[in-house]
Amino acid sequence: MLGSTVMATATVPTRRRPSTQAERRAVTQAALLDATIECLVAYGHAKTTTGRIAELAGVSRGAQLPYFRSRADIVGAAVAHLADKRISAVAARFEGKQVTLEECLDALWEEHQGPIFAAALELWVASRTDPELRANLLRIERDVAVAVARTAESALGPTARRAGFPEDLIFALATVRGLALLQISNGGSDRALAKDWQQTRERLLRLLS
Amino acid sequence: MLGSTVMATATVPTRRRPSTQAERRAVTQAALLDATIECLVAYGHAKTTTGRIAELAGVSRGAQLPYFRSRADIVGAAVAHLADKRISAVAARFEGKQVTLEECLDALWEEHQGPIFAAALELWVASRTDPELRANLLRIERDVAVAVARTAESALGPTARRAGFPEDLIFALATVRGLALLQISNGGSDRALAKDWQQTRERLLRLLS
DNA sequence: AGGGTATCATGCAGTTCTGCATTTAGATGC
DNA sequence: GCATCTAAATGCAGAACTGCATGATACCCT
Repeated sequence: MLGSTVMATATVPTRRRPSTQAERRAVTQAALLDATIECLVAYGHAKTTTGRIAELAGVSRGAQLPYFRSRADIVGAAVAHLADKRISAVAARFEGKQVTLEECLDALWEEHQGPIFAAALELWVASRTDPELRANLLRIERDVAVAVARTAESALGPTARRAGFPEDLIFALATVRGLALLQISNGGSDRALAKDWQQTRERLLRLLS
Repeated sequence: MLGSTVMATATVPTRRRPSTQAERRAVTQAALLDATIECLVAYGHAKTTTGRIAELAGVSRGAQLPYFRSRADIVGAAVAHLADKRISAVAARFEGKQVTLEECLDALWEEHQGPIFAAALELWVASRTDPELRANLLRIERDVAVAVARTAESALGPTARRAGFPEDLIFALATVRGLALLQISNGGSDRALAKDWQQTRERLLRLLS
């Protein structure tokens, strides 16, 4: 995903200073991708327009042309960018350390409260009626699923090696996402939502442990 | 719910003459609302445009003006129309009869496989970034939730009177919706999906009974 | 330092959608 | 049967988005 060196020939890249042209590229590109995700969260996929992305990224409309030649292009790149964020977010939570099942569930829930889930939800739903986006997504979701499973396994240790754990993970993931979705459709106060999660977590624990 | 008496015959010009003017109104209006939901399912909320709705309904662009003066108007009306469909679909499944918990879960799952869930999902996600639609939805989702709870209570009988059943219902609903969402984001074959549901149902039964 | 090139900014057709005004067809009541 | 009102179809201006052309600026290499 890093900018491939677009230099004319295979000259040895004599890295002189870190603030080079390549870095300019990387900064602009990253700003555009971040702005795309921000836009998905704030306005939804439908109103994630190229102009709005450029505005949020702080660059001009035409600056994205060299990087992404169409709207589908930048959204497609944002899918991968978001997947990176999701995997990193999960990995950063339990960095090599062992956690209890309870902590793991709470972490899963918290991850589904923030903007990352909102952006992913926008992409999932949009992909339902957008074959090109859907093909992109399916490939990347698989990677995310693998990374999540691997992280859970490493964080939970022996608990994750129990028979039927992969299916339990799918189950818990579905429940958490469904509850996050219910939160959107049913609204409700933060207090009511916390209570819902409290009781859902209790049931998940009862089932999984 | 008297819709779909005379479906749009856009290709064949042998349109039956409705006898009275009131019937003309009702037919046109119902066709527009059904077309809106159809459009949500087929193209998504973003591409649910007034022109496409009219085309699917088999009426002209200007015909919807007397009924719905804006796009937000017709989508808002479709929210209520869809809620009617959802409540009717649930009620029609167990019409006064008693069912087992297993049958109830299967019915819940099947309801989340069809177009009604897809349309509702489009509206939920769109409402996340559309305050006006959101206000509409929150009011109506409450009615749907009440109707679903009431139907479950009447169909399950004493099982539904157990302490903690309302929370269990929320839990099961969240899991089913989450799995339906996973189906969209993860793709997968019908066989894999059926297996996922098989195992999810097993866990839900273990928990709820 | 200077030519050459990559990066960025501005502006312009083409398309689509929306909302409405205007015109045509159909139904109601005498 | 005919005038009158309602419903439906057509056409039009405004706005927004997309993709790209062209011009300006910053950077790299010799």
